[in-house]
Amino acid sequence: MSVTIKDVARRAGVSPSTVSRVLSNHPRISAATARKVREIMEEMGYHPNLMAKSLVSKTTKSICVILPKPAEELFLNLFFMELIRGIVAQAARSGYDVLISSGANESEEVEAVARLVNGRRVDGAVLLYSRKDDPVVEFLQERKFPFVLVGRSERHPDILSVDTDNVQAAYDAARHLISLGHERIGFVGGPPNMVVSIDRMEGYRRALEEAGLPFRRDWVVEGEFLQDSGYRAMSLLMNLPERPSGMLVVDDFVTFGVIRGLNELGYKIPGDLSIVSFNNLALAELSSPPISSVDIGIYHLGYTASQTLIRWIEASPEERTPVRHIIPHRLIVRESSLYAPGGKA
Amino acid sequence: MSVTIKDVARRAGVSPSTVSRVLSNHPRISAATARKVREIMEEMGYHPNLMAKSLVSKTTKSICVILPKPAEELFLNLFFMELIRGIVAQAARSGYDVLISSGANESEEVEAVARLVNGRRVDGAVLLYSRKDDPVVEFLQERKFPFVLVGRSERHPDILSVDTDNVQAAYDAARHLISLGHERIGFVGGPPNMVVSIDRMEGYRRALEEAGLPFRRDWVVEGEFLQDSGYRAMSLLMNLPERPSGMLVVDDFVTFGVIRGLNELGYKIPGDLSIVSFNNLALAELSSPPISSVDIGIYHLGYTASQTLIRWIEASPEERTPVRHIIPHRLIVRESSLYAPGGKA
DNA sequence: ACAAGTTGTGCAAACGTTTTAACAATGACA
DNA sequence: TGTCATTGTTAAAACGTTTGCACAACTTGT
Repeated sequence: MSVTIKDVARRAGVSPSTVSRVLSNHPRISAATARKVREIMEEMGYHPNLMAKSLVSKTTKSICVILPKPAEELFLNLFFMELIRGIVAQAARSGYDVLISSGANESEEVEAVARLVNGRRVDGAVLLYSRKDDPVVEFLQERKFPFVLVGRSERHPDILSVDTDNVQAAYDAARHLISLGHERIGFVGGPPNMVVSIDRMEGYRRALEEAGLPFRRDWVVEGEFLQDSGYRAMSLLMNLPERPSGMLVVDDFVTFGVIRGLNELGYKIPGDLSIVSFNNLALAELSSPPISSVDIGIYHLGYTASQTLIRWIEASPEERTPVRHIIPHRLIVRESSLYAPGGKA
Repeated sequence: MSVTIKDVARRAGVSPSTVSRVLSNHPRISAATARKVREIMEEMGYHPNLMAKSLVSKTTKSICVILPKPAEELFLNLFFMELIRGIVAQAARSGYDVLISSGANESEEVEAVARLVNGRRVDGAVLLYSRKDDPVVEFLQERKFPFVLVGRSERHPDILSVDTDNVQAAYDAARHLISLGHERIGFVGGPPNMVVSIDRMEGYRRALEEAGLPFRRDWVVEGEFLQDSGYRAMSLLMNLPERPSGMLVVDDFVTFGVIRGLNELGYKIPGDLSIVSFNNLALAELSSPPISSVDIGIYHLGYTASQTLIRWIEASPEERTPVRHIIPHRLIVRESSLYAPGGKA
């Protein structure tokens, strides 16, 4: 049907091998032949069949990204999309295509990635935010299949990964509240099986400890990455006899819930409660009041993940050495944490 | 390296063709052979090489989705992600993989899709929200390459597409405001070269006309899909000598800007101004006040797009008939449009 | 017991590339 | 003038499948 390398060869009066060599800029092709062949390719509208190429080269020039289960946690969409954009942009620069895969649950996720890996359809995989023991990680690890983790694996520290220093990020955020004069600081976390939740909680703890402030279990609420989580957390916290004056909240979406809860209860932000959040999604800026949030460079995270993975894929086995990239974060201070406790400026 | 159909054949004492037939459930394979071959496949960990398969079948079992230029319009991320989820979910059900592609600008977009199409790397494409003349549409149309448009093409009405009836949606939204008693209704639109903007404006116009209300050019502001757009629109509108009491806003993100603007100017919603928005992104619910918004079933849109495309791909040429699917929309009324003009309940 | 179908399997070509090894032609060197 | 290296090209095998055709071995029906 469509024009192949043989057609071009015939028309140019050379062998298919020669055409192939022209395509790959082989050094031992005469300038004259090269020019002629290229002309004919143009004229005939030739485009190499990537499948055939893949078959012989055993390489697909594509990577996949595994989307964690969607379901309720729609909120992460903003995060993922930004990440994917980074990944796609970098991959395109390196001449790679990106496949998106997902599953309705963990075992479907493994199935989906297994299909791609076993079918040799991709050369590598990007895994997004992993839980503590991720079956996909296990699977790929065992197969020795190239992959990079956006996030961190507790169990496998010696893995290709790109991450935020969440401990430090939370530490910085807490320090910010402390430096404003807050002494009663609470924390609204995410799912306790996610590394990101654990790390942010740890940074929070350290900052308190270092400042000699109390780490109170009743000021720490774990939940999900949902706004409802934030809402419920507030109902709980604000009913305590002794309440925090500052809060760290694990994600901007959750913060939305927190703010809604506080509004309903009649509290003012930042007057009655100062809030610092994480991720700096578009929402943080849009909120009223705008939310102080730690920007973790999501696009950059994706971009670097893709780059790291592709470098690994293209490196010879002996050059391959597991590396962990930390993408710098930056606290963006907005209205939600402008005042000292009690509403003083 | 990895185990092929030949290895399995040898071990099972049959020919490769037989193994291949077992794989495809050919009717003329004896139950005994089939069982045996399957056993061996399992035992040896055989998985078919999809590239080789593609090469001979001239089919890749994958589709691509073309992401419009990213840049500033990050806000659309929520929209796209939801759409992609729908597409990926359906594609997976049909055994298809999904490639994401994008370009920094229009010509790069064409290049990106050309690479995939020319390289026979995908069997079809999903195009997201198109401008009035989309070069990618032209390209695919000319190549007779299967694709489905999420949205509508003015120039090519006879195209496979999945869409919202945006005229009707805007009409419904306007009717809602009218039924609340509003007689001065304004409109904040999107980029004037996007079909969606045009259609929503048209629905707005029709509802006004039908109700005998004035369509005033100075109450219509066109802009971009950015919150700043909404913010600026408000500065303009609220400085007019005669101001609208109700607004239709083309997207929830823009509405965020509108609300921020109104807040700063000291207006109350819905007391001073009632607002109805479109798309019902997660934000609409999170906003304070929560925004009335027309839910257009984005996931469903993606799901149907994928389904439509794949059906087309798998149909024989004579069965192929361009179809235009309209996904139903639904106005979700929230606080932002609870009152009649002047704040009466 | 024979023709005609049916059932199960194998051979070999095809899909569109890349790549190794071989070879012819040319030029350089002594 | 013969050897040797260099340069440009090709033939053919390989990558891992699918599939049309042929064929043998059974079933049927008569």
